[in-house]
Amino acid sequence: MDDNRRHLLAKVAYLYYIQGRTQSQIATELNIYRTTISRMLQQARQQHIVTIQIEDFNPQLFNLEEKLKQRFNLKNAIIVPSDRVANNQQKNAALSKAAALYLKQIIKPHDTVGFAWGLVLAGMVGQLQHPTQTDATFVPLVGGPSPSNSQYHVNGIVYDAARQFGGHSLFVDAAAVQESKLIRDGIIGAKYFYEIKRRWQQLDIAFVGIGGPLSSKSSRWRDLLTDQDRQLLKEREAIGDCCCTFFDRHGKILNGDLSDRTIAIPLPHLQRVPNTVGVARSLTKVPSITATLKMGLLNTLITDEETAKQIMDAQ
Amino acid sequence: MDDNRRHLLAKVAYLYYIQGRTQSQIATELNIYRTTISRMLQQARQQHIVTIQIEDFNPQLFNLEEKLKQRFNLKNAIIVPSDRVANNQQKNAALSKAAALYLKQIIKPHDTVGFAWGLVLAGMVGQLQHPTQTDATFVPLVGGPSPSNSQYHVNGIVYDAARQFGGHSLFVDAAAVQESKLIRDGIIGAKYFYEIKRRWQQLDIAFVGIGGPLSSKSSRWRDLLTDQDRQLLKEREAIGDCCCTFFDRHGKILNGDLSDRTIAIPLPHLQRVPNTVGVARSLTKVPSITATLKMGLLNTLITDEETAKQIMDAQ
DNA sequence: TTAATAATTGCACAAATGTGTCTAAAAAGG
DNA sequence: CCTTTTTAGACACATTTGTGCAATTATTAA
Repeated sequence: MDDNRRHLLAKVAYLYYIQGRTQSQIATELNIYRTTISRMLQQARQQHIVTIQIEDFNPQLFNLEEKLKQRFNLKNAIIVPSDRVANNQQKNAALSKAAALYLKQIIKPHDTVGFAWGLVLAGMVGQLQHPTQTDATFVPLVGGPSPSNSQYHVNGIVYDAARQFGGHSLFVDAAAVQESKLIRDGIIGAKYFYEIKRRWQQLDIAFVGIGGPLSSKSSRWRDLLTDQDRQLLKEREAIGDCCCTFFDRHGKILNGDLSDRTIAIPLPHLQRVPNTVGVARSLTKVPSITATLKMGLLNTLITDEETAKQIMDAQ
Repeated sequence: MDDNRRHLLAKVAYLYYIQGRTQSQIATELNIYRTTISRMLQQARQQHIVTIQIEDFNPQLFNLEEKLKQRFNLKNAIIVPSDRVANNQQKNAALSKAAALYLKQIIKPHDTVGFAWGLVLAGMVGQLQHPTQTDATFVPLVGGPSPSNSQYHVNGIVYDAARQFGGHSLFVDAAAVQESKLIRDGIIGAKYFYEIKRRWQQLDIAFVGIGGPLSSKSSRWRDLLTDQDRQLLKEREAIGDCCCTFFDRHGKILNGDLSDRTIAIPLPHLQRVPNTVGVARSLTKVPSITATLKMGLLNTLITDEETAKQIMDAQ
């Protein structure tokens, strides 16, 4: 590569990229054939005589998204950059905002949108300045919390979402975990529950959180579990839950007495939903998020950088 | 400009410029209309989210070339970067090389190429590794030096050029300045000079140097001038010469006894040559180069950065 | 909230760019 | 110096990109 050639390539690149002339113009001016100019530009890029930089964009984050998508066969992955100095609350808020933005992006006028429990899901409400006005239906995917936790009711989430997006919402008037299979079956067999179940069959979008290990204290609904439940889950090596349904690290759903007493959309159901969006972050949740992904329940994951890195590194 | 929008633009720019995907692909992937992608890229460039840098290229030099071209109605201008630590010899060598490269670039198989005096012109010879093989004719545009300076004869330049480019050359067997108009007329009226004059009429390319003030010592041919010549030129405020013809700072050609005794192509002749290339540098020559440009004799100038800057600043 | 203002979509068409192939010319190497 | 290997020219054609415009949809401000 001659020095004059480098200079010529640089000049052509300058005229094209900086001055914005067309290749034809440059060709005429320099008495070089147009197609040659085209090839010269290729070469100039190859040899890094032309350098294109993009601000406000982290290619590593993008690559991480791509890898996640590929590894777990996802339709989409959204990774929020991790701010090293932020506390957990701020990190969760950032995730909530990203989730809200994504919902706004994908929602269509007459969609049916399901929500499960989740601190981050609850945080989504109120994050949007000008939500798209729709006529969508918002439906809980699980039962509610214990009476002492009523302000965090999943019904509250769908109600607020409906208000924001101009649609309407359905309620579940029962706690997520009942005392016996008999009662549970009674509730979900009752007439008023038909509409919920019907909606579960025709979800367009489902937003679900992912719960971490049992030892974690942050759950809003697990006070419904009995000591015996906890004991059993521990024995069967539960590492987390999604829609109030527990599974182990291999992604095996832990059916049994507890699941028989639980009011929630059956997890395999989620696979048929066009947009199943999991929203979760934090290092303690890495195993449960990974297991969920392995189960193939989700086709979109919204998480943060540090969590995503751990998920990929754990492979 | 929203933060999310910036990020979106950055992502689109990344996919397009770095990953090399087409706008259609990006549109499909992000569910955005293709033309919107096109407009997003425009915006990303405008807002400097995308930055394109070009190495080995000095935009200032380029702008200087453009300004020179525009100011003096030139077809071309070539400016060699000035190396602050180079001495005059090195600077002249760099200019010679650029001139040689340019000749190689524009010469065509059967061209007639004229050369005048000039240290830089003389330096052109031997600068090319693989000169284009032509069948061109090389012809002197002026007479030779005094006998004491015979190794710098203009005939030597054309002879060497012809050897390099595979063509042939014509000679002038007379000094540039004769003792009287009578002798001069005799020489240029002689039969053997017909061919030269004929060639002067059909030049395709002319390379000419530009001489600086009389006080300057670097000239190779001015020892032919008499004391009286010098006195007269001083009175008439000569600031330089081109092809052994002097002019003042306004570009007025100083006709008279001296010019009547000079064997050289008449300067106005140069205007009809398709490529008239002036090659000169140094700060002392700025006034004479400027005057030459104002006369409109040249359509191409090859000089260096420091000289070019002075020429433009002097305006 | 509504009205005004701005931005995006969707489309048709024009312009610009890229690529394969062949020929001609130029560098490189012996 | 001649031969081999690279590079550029020239062209046809396919692909990609840009632009004006009308209709729609967001966003802002009152």
